[in-house]
Amino acid sequence: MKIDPNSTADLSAQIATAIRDAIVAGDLIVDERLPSESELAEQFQVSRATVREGLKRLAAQSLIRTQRGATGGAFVNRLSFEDAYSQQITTSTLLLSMNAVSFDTACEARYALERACAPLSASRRTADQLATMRAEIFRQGQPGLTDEAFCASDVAFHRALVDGAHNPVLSYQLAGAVEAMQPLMNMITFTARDRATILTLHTTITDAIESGKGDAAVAGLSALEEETRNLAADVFARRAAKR
Amino acid sequence: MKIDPNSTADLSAQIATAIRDAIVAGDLIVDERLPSESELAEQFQVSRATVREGLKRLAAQSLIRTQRGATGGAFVNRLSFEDAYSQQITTSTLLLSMNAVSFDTACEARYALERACAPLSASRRTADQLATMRAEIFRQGQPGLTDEAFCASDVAFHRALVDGAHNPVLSYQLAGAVEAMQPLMNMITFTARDRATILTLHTTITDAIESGKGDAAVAGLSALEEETRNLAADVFARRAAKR
DNA sequence: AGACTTTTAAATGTCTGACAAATAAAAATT
DNA sequence: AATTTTTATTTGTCAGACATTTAAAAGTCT
Repeated sequence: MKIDPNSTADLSAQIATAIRDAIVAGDLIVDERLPSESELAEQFQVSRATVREGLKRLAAQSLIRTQRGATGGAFVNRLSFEDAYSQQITTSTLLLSMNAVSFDTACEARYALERACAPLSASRRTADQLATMRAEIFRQGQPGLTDEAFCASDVAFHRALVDGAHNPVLSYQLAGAVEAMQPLMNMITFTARDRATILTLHTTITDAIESGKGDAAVAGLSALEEETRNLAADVFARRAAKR
Repeated sequence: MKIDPNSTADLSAQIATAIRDAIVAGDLIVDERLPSESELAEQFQVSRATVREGLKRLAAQSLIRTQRGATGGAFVNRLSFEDAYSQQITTSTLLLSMNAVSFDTACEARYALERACAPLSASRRTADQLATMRAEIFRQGQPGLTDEAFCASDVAFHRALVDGAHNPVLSYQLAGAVEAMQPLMNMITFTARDRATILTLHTTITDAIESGKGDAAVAGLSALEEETRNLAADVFARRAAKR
């Protein structure tokens, strides 16, 4: 592991890259302790402050964790699915909000991904996940529910659907797509009639999942996508007309 | 934006969180300049070194960029799809390698996601993307190709397929899944016969995409998934038998 | 006046040395 | 033997300094 003092890049960035590469290459294994900051400083021939900045970069990506005290130090972190989820959600959320991704594009991606899960969910979902879906449908039917709460319940419903596939990689990939859409969804106001339509479709989908009919679930999701896009188009058209 | 000096969390982590929240909430917009490090140090009542550690955390996530000089400083970065791609790829790669995700699980996720793209690709792919797919198929048929090169070409083929959907959000989500599988794929040795089978399926899929038949492309992908899983099962079984 | 050069000021990048706080092991005490 | 105290190690934080980069301001020459 070496760095180039004449490079244009910051020393702290180079240190972070060097250590990250070592982790990715498997030269540093999970729970292995890195040399102490002072030792690293000597190895890289930089000050401790610079080493620390490099280590903080890695900590931000959950690649290492640090512990104080006599036997403390920086340890290679086992990247958990939870850590990866939350990182993906912030990234996806910012990506959508900063790059003016259209509602249609995001919506299309989300439902395409969900359709990918549906057949797996239909054959593997547990009773628990099914119960969650039914519970969220019930909640969505409650009068007086705010639009935010309705959206949150919608996310929970879809999350259960996705988790039903019992494939952690799929769940992880989809968490970003579904959650990142929430800010966009929150821009929509749902009339009682809209909600009723969505509820019917949610029920159709859940019934399909329950009876193991993947195709029907896919069809239900397609119908829901069309409904959602029409709804959004209406909202945006009305908003544009107001100006 | 405030921090709690009595919290258990590091001050630098709190500062990073506070600024990140401000960005996500839209209080800080793209290309806006943050206060200088000295000013932030005064605002948060911490030393400049601590502020810097916090800023490096954000830089590691491409949320800010820094510039030296008179008009320099830290600026809110527009998170590009490229940045998001590469972050997702490292995260996904580490997630798979560190959590002993089985080949089957990763494979299932990958093909489920690709099938989600296929119908969109069939209706939207450009001539260019189709040409890339054909070119990669041709390369895969060349004799003397190493297994690594074969896998790399396979990734390029699937990448073109995914990009054909012309949905940047989908491409972004899938980049991680497909690329993260490469190390796993590289463990497999392909016989000439295996390659021929894969080539045939790639051709079937490409033909389907070219003629706009999404269903056929999906079927081809399913067949390819089965083939890949059988192949991997063989390899792993043989390896286990050797011991 | 305009083009060029020099100076200056502001900002990040890096270094040094110090102290605080946490933590586990070693030493001392009961 | 159990408990308490000390000690050593390591990260977290701070303060101040200097180096480097950069753009704007000031100065100089034609």
